[in-house]
Amino acid sequence: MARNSDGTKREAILDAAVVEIARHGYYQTTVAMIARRAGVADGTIYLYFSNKEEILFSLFESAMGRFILEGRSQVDQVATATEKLGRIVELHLTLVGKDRDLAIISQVELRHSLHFMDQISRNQVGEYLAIISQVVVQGVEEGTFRKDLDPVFAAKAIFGVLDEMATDWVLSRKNKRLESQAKSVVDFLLGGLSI
Amino acid sequence: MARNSDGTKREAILDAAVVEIARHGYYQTTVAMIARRAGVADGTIYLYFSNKEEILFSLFESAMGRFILEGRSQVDQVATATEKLGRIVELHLTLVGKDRDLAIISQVELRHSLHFMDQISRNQVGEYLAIISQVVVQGVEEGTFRKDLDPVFAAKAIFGVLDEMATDWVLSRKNKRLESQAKSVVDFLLGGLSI
DNA sequence: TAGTATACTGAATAGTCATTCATTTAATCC
DNA sequence: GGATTAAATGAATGACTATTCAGTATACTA
Repeated sequence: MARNSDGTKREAILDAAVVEIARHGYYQTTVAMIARRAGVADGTIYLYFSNKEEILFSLFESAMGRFILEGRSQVDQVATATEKLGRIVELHLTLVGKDRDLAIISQVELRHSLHFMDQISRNQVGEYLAIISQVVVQGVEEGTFRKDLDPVFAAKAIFGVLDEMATDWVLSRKNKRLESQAKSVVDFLLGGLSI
Repeated sequence: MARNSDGTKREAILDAAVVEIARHGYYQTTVAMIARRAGVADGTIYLYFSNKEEILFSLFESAMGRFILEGRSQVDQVATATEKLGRIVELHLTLVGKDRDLAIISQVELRHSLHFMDQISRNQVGEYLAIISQVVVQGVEEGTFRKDLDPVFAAKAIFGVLDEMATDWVLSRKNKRLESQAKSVVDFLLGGLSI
C-alpha cells in the first residue's frame, strides 16, 4: 500500500482527528484513537505529523485558510461596504454551520491554551480581522459608516458577534441552521440597539 | 496546623490554581504544582476538592458568581436601559481587566472541552445573559431600543462583543486598561456601524 | 493529661499514552 | 526477478501524574 506521498492518508488522519477530537476533546483523544479511525497504525501518524499538537495546528490552518480565501473572494464580488459586510457575515456563519464537528474544533478545542491561542490569533485570525477592518475603512470613506469608528475596534466587535453566534450554535442542540441568523446579525451590526 | 474548616486553605489552593493554570494551562498544571504553590501537601487538595476538575469548576463559579451578583446590583442602580447597558459594559470590562491571571482562566482555560462549556453556559452564563436580555426588553418597552430586536439574540450579541474585547485584551501584551474601551463598546452597541 | 476527633502529609500506586524503531510490506527500477 | 527505496506497522518504552491511604501532627474535651 506504500507510495502515498499525495494527501490521501494525511487527509484521512485529519478527518479522523476532527471526529475524535470533536467527540472527546483534544486531551481525551489519544493518538491511537485517531489512528484507529483513520485506518492506519499509530506510528503512521508520525510520518505525517511530528507530534499530536501539530495535528491540531493543521486542522486550524486548513479551516482558517478557507475563511481567509473565501472571505477575500466574497468581499471582492460586491461593491459597497454594506454589501461586503453582508457577505462576510453570511460566509462566516455558513462555513461554521456546515460541519458541526469542525465547528466544535474551531469554537472550543482550538482555544485550549494561551500559547496556542496566542499563536493562531497573531497569524491567521489577524489576517481575517484585517479583511473585516478594511471593509469598515471603506464604509467610512463611502460615508455609509460612522466616521468616528476605529476600524480595528469595529472589526473585533464584528468578529465578536459572529464568534458568539457560532459558539452558541455549537453548544445548542437545536437543528436551526446557523446561517439563518445572518440577517439579524447584519441588522444588529449596522443599526445597533438604539432606535 | 489543623482545624482549618474555614476557607483559608481552600482559598489558598484556589489562588494557587489561578496562578499555575494561567501560567501553564490546565492540562500542563499538575496537582502537585498547585499544592506546592499553595503551601500544602498534594493530598490536602483532596480534602477540599474531589478531583482536579472540580478546582476549575470552583474557579469558574466564584468568578461568574461575581459577574451575576454585581451585574444585578449595577443594573438596579440606574433607571434607563441605556444607563443599565453602560453599567454592564463597564462592570464586565472592569471585572475581567482587574486580574490578568483570572482573565486567562475565564477567557481561555475554562473553555477546554465541549462538556465543560456546555455545563457552564447552561447555568451561570445563561443567568448572566438573562440579565442582559432583561435590559434589552426594558429598552424596547421604553422606546429607546429598536422594537424589532429579539432580546435573547441581542443579549448574545452584546456578550459576544464584550467577550471578544476581553479575549483580545488577554492575548495582547499591551498595558492599556481593558475598561478604557467601555465608551467605544457602548457607542458601538447602541449606534452600530451605519451613519 | 489521656483520649478522641480532625486536619494534614507525602510516598506509593496504578494507570495512561505519546513517541520510537526494528521489522515487514509494497512499489519501483534495471 | 533481484535489488533498492519508500511506506507502513504495532509492540515496547519511558515518562508522567491523579489519586489514595496509612501514618503523623494538632486541637479539643472532660
